[in-house]
Amino acid sequence: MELRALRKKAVAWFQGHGRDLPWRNTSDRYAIWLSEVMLQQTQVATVIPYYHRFLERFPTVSDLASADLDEVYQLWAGLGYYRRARQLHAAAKMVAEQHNGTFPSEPKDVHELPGIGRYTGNAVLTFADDARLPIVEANTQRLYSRLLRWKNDCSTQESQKVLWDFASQVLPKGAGSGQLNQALMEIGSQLCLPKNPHCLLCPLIKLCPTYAHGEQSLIPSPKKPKTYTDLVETALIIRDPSGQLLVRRCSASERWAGLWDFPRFDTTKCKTQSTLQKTIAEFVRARFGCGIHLGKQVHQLKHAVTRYRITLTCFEAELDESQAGFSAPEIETLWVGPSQMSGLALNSSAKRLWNWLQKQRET
DNA sequence: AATGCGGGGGT
DNA sequence: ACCCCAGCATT
Repeated sequence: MELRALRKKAVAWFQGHGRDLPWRNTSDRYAIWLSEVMLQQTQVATVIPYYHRFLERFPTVSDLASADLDEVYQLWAGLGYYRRARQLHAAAKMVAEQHNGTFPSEPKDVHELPGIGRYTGNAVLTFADDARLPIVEANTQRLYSRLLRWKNDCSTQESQKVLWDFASQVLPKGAGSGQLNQALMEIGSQLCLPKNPHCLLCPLIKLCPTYAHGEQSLIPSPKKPKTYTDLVETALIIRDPSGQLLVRRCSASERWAGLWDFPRFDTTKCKTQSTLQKTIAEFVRARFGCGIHLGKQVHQLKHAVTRYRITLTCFEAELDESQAGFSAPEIETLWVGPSQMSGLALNSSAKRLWNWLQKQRET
């Protein structure tokens, strides 16, 4: 492979066609770190507004380190993979304590921070400091596998070694690794698409054996299709006499750890209406230590969480104060009025449900 | 090597 | 109704 030509063509194309993204206008390692974490498994268009809001509230690592995790969650709510927010916050505290509030510049130090793996750590340092470090993520993995005409499953150890080795070899000896890495990612994301790649626009077309053999649909090798599980879940809008709603914080061992949700549980196995009602009553008693009068179903929405497709059925209910005296809830709960709800970090489906309720209230 | 972890954009 | 995405940590 003619790496010198590859570098030159990639960078020339990038200078003419690269997108102007917010995190490309800074060399602040903290800002770039934030963008990289937000961009993990999340598309650029989704990230941009979150990135601006977050940096406005927490302009420096120290601002983030001294914040409450709840506020970090609030700014993250809707982005998904909330572990990222937790680890970002924990890492910011480490940076504040161990590195004097400056995001480290040594790869060894960077990779000790939680939530920072091989890609993210190298990306921050190569983009911010032009460090001569390789990167492989979704876009470059696709591009490199095609440039190498690598037909095996990219997830195996052998494949990963091949791809990371290429990512190292492609770097220039002198300066310019950061820009080259950006350029190759951009080509991967804008031209070297999974399906119907824009080969005729690609500056690397003459270097690409996959194009020469017409094997774009074979490389990278298709991943095995995911299997989804359908679930039916029930959410409860429980009101007390003053009109406040019951919400609960998701525990560390479940989805949306640390975020708030309406009382919710799996009712996939409830085949009849009476089974459902009994299950709901038992659930509320066991988990929230109170009794309710179950009202009618008011809404239903569908959403997806990792490998689950969820139909969420929502019932209204009133707190039954005559059924007092049950044991205290085992999880953190809160009765909140409508004005307080916006200050809670709700997961996306809970937020959708709450928005729907608000809209109903208006009309 | 496989799995859990969210949510939304694009087609 | 799919497929995919600037991954990481755990098992």
